[in-house]
Amino acid sequence: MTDRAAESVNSEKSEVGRQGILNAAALLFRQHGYSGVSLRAVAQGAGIKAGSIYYHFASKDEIVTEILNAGILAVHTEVIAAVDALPDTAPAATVIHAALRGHLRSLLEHGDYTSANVRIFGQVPEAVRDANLSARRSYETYLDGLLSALQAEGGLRGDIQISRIRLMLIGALNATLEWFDPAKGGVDALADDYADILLNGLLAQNGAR
Amino acid sequence: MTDRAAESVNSEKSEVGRQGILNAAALLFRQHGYSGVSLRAVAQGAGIKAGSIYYHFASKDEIVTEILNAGILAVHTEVIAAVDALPDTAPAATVIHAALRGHLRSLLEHGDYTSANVRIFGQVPEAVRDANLSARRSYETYLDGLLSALQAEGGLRGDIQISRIRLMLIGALNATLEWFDPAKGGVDALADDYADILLNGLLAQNGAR
DNA sequence: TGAATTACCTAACAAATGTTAGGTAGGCAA
DNA sequence: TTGCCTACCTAACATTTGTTAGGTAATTCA
Repeated sequence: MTDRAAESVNSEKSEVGRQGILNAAALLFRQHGYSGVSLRAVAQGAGIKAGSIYYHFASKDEIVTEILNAGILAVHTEVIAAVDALPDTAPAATVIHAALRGHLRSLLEHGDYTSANVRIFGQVPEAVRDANLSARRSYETYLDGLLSALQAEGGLRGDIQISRIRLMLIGALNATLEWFDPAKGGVDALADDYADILLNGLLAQNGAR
Repeated sequence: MTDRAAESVNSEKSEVGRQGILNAAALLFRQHGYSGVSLRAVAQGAGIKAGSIYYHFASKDEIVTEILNAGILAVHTEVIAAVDALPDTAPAATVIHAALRGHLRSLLEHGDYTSANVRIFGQVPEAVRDANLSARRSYETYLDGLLSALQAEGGLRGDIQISRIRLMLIGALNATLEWFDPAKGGVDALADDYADILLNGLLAQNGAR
C-alpha cells in the first residue's frame, strides 16, 4: 500500500476520542473489509497512534461491533422517519417508494457506518456477528410489519412470502453499494427506478411510471 | 481459530495438485473473505503444507485471480446454456426466467468459485480486480445483449436503461448468497419468485403467477 | 542402470498483526 | 502547590503472515 490516502481526519479540536476512531474505522472497513484493516491503519486515519486506541476500546472486535450496530440503527432510523412523514392514507406504492429511498440514502449518502455494515458483516467473527443480530432483527421486523400492513390493505400482492419480499428488497438495495457512483446520477433517481421496477415489473404490458 | 473444520478435501488420488489447491481456496475465500484466508489455511484445506503451494502458484494473488476468473466463467457458461436451450420464439418472460435461474444455480448450487467471486471481489487488491474485469465485462455485455433484444421485440419496457436493469438484476441475485439456505427450499423455487417479482412487480393490480 | 522430472516437505525469513505495559503533557480540583 | 484524571505516546511482546531456499521420495524416460 502506498497509502497517501490516510491523513488525519480530525482538525477542529485536538481531541480525537472514541468517535474519531469509529469514524476512521468505519470508512476503512467499508473500503477494505474486516481483515483488510489493521488497527495501525485505523489509528493513522484518526490521527493518533495505534496503542492509543486501547484507551477507548478493549479490542478490535469492540470497535467493529459498535460500527455494525450504529450502521443498522442509522438505516432503521432514516427509514422510519421517511415513512412516518407520509399521511396514513398514502397508497402502498408511495410507502414502498419512501422506505426504499430512505434505505438508499442512508446507504449511499450519509453512510460510512451503514455501508461498512453491509460490506463486512459476512466477514466478521461469529461473536461480533451475533452482537449485531438483535439490531438487524429489529429492522427486519419493522420492514415486515410495513409490508404486511400494505398487503392487508390490498395494495401488495398476497401470493409471495413477506420475508422473501423483504430479503429481495434489502438485497437489491444493498447491492447498489458495489457500483453506485454519486457523480453519475443522484440517489433519488436511483430510488425512483428501483421502486418503479419492483412495484410494476419489467414486462412491457405493465404500467410505466 | 480452533479449526477443526479444515480437513483434507482430497481422497481419491494421493495427488492434490493445482486444482486441489484452487478448490480448497475457493471454499475458504467464500467463507472468510480475501484477507481472512491464509495460505496455511488453504494448504491445510487441500491436504498439503503451505510451502508446497509455491510449486503450483507464484503468489496468493495468482490463486485469487484464477478463482475469480473461473467464477465468472462458470455463471456465464451456465446462463448461456440455459438461454440457448430455449426456442427462438420464447417470450421475454421465459428468457429472463431461464437466465435468472441459471445464474442462481451457478451461484448457489455448483458454486464455490462463483460465490467466492461475489464475496471477495470488492476486497481484493486492485491489480487482481483488474485481471477480472475482462471476464466480467464479457458477461455483462452478454446480458445487455439479451435484455436489449427482448426490449426491441417489445417484451420488456423501454423506459429504463438496460445497464440499470442489469445491475439491479445481478445485484438482487448475488445478494441471495448472504442468506440462502438450500435446506430451506430449492433454488428453482427461489428463481420462480424472483422472476415473478421482477417481471410483474409487487403491486396487487398486476398479474399473479 | 541412471538421469531427470514431478510433487511434495522442512525450516526459516522479514514484515505485519493485535495487544500490553509503562510513560508523559496538560487541565482541573483542593 | 499538590495530586489526580484524561487522552494520548513509545516501545515492546508473541503470533501470524506471504514467501523462499534447499531437500526428498517416487515416477518417468533414455
